[in-house]
Amino acid sequence: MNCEFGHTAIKFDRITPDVQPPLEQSKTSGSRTRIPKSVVRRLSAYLRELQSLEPQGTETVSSSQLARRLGWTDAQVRKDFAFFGQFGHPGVGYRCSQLIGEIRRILATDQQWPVVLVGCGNLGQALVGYRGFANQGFVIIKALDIDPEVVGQQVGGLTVGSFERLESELAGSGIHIGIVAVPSASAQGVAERLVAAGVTGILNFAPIKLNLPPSAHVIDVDLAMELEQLSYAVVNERRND
Amino acid sequence: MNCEFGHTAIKFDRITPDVQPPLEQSKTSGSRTRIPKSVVRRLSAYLRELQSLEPQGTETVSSSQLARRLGWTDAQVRKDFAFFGQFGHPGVGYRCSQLIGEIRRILATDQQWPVVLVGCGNLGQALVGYRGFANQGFVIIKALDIDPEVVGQQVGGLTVGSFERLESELAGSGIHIGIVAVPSASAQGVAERLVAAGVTGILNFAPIKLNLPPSAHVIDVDLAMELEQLSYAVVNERRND
DNA sequence: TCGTGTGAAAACATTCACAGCG
DNA sequence: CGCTGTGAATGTTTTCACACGA
Repeated sequence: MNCEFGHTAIKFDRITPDVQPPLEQSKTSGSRTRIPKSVVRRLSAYLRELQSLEPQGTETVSSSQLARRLGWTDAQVRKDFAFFGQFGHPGVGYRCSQLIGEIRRILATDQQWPVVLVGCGNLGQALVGYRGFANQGFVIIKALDIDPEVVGQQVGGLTVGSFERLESELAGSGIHIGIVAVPSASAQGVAERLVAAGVTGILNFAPIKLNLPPSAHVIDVDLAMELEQLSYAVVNERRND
Repeated sequence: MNCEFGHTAIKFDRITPDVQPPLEQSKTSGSRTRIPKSVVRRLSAYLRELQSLEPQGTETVSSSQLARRLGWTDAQVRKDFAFFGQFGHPGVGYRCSQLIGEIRRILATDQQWPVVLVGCGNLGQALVGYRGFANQGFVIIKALDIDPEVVGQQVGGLTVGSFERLESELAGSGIHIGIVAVPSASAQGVAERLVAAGVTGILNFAPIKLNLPPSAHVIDVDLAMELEQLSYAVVNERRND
């Protein structure tokens, strides 16, 4: 069946010669794979769990072990991985280091991603210093702000640049990911300008819905929304999962 | 067949079949009905959008307007609200202020939530100063840390307390929500102790899976995971939604 | 007319259960 | 054996399409 599986993980690779095109729904341009978003989301969780397992000397892990640790089912774990190929070993399980490699390749974190941060307030400064990013291959190499008071200051080893000079700051940097940590009122404008400057992925901390062309990918982190989910859960004593 | 929903009592005011709806909950207390998690998640987004609409003088909004602004479908918007009752007005739409009130009641943000923050590093300090929390009814009233160097310092108007005295710090505070902003290695222990001290909702910024009794509700904010989702999206030029 | 509320249909996601392999 | 990979079954969420109300 799912004939696109084997090679799909490297679908962005221009070479892939003999992959048979999807049967009925070839859209020619984007969206040739139909990997459920929920699967990709879980992939990150698997990776995190595997990375915490490996230093402990664990060499292989079964779908049921992984499932138990994450609170999911073993079948789910196997199905998730099966979307991308067959990297399990019957009777053994999955080899941690191999699986980590596969997932990182799929998520494209087997490479370094230079990142631009816009907004060096409290949150922005915390993000520059956040170790968790570099561990997964994301390196903030530019920190920008609009406030002349802030521009030029040192933040976590970076000199804050001027957002007004965004285009020249980004020139030749190969930056495609940006973090928006500015007040809501400025977020839409900042995001538009980032996209115009070649950024195609935006991590948005401003609590507004950004309106951008479909070519731009946005992930929102709205902390108040998360707390709302919590207060709902707490009041409606509902099992979480 | 969704005739077991708690609010059905309201809907059946007319043509009640000879079978009594098997119901217990009224709309004013927490509804015991199975509300999909995805619906609750969207509720927060509706609220945010409505709150940005109202100051502009918008009095009513239709499901299709709301849907367009959020990138969803009108049917979805109506279905989502229908889970909780009928607060739309045919031919008119939804009255913003009323809808805001309903959603806040459902999410339980029509009340103030005192919150304890554990971990006053870069991120923790940024969170104390974050205006977005208070706007939605969440007020960090205790900031704790384990580091004696930090305990006693002022952070955003709060004096950092000692995590070691967690229980006495929380005594009588009515705090049921906690934010964990400590290093991964300490997160599990901190979370357990919070739960033991009566916290039932935890916003966890540490990139590990917390293992807690089912009575505890955890929401993870893993920023590296979010960036991974972004790199995946950027590489597999996939429309976001 | 416009716009809600809602069954029914379609799409999507998860779990089951088992063949097959190291 | 133990464990993967995967059709088939089941469960859940979204979309469609239309009756009905203001």
